[in-house]
Amino acid sequence: MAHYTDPAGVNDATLHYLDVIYRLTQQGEMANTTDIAEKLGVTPSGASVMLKRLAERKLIQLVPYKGATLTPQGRRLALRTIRRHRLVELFLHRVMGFAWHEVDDHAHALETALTDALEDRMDEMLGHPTRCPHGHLIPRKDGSLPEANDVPLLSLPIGSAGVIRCVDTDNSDWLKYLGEQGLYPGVSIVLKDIAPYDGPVTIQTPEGLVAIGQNLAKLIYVEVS
Amino acid sequence: MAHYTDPAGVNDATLHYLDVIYRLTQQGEMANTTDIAEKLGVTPSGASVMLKRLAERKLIQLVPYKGATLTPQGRRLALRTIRRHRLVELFLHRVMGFAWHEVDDHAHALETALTDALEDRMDEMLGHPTRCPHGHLIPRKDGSLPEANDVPLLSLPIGSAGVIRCVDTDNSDWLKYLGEQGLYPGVSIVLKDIAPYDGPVTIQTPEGLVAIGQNLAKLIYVEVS
DNA sequence: ATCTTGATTTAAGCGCGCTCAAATTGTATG
DNA sequence: CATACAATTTGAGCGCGCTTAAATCAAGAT
Repeated sequence: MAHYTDPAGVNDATLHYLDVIYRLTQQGEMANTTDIAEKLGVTPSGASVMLKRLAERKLIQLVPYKGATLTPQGRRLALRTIRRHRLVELFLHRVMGFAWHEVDDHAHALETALTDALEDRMDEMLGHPTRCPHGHLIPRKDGSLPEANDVPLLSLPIGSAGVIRCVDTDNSDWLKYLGEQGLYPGVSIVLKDIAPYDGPVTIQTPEGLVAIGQNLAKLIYVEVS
Repeated sequence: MAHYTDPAGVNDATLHYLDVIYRLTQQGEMANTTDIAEKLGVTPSGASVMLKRLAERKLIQLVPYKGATLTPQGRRLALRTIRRHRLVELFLHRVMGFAWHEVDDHAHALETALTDALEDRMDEMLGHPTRCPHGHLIPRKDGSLPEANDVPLLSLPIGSAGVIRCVDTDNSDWLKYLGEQGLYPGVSIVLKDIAPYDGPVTIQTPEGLVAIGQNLAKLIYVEVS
């Protein structure tokens, strides 16, 4: 696509780098070269060169041998890409009937090809949604994020009741499995038990009791009711 | 099988070249370098180099200083791109509410980003359509084209009645204007008059009489009733 | 304070698609 | 037939994003 939608030197590769750096810096730390490279399926040396270019374009702030963070400009582009990705995911799910574990791949292919008008039209059709099918927040056009009171399920005391708001993974298999267990955003649950020594987590859903591993339970975020 | 049709080297640029060459060779002639370059917004020298590469990849047959035609492989890819383009156009029009003169640009941005599953889902949602909003035929998955009895409006004798089947242009302004005059696929019309010396063409539509220039009338294809 | 180790950057090079400028080819014309 | 002209191709070079291999740096262990 590159030179067709590329008036300002902002092409697919650039957007994917910014997207990855945004996600890696969510926890407050800098994104290091190796992690970026791995997420993009590229060698660290390749990523290193690209990062230098992104820094020259003032899209990231790069501290050699330390890591990278986004500049305001870079963050704006990253948020636009993430907004589009999540809007497309929701569109694929609600309008086109794809399962929630299928949408990530297709959305990835489309996110950088969207025009402004397409983004806006999807947003309207979906009623200006705030979350993607997995519950991730959809950034607004101005780059701000909707309010959320999401808490990690495993941080709650046994017996807590709440509603699942987010399942934080892009692993298709895990999503499919959790969906089949009735664990997805919007579902009311009660945390029944967390077995010691990394044992199973037992959850009450409208359809009955479910036990899953802690690695999966860790992905679930709820709003306490 | 998948080995011979390996899409590894098939990127956006390649698909756009094949698409253009397909359209330029519709009239039976070879596509010459300058025309291809112009349609793609590229210099003839750039196109010449690219054509040589396409020939090496066996996607086109190139006769130096003469022109290019598609090989069966190249035609297959071109038809897939065209199918996707037209499916997307119809999807944008029918599902997302875009006007028929708006869809070409957005479809161009999306056509090479579509996944197979997306193509198939759109096809289903639209009921396996045979034409895009402008009336162009949508190639089937196997590369065959639906039947059509389209005849140039201007080839008909005065007084002929028929149904508009295709308006053959991607010029957004012309499409918008013709749409406003009630001239678009599916509309029943009668050819009332063709004034001499390149004069206006008068057409009876369900909404009344319309007179347009021959340059526009030339774009209209009908099925005689 | 040096050494070792792993992360990171540099160096050299490749394929792609493009540019401009120069050389070449095909063809229409006198 | 020679020639002029337009179309086409070639050549040189560029920016991008990538690779592998080699050099360099940071930081903890000794």
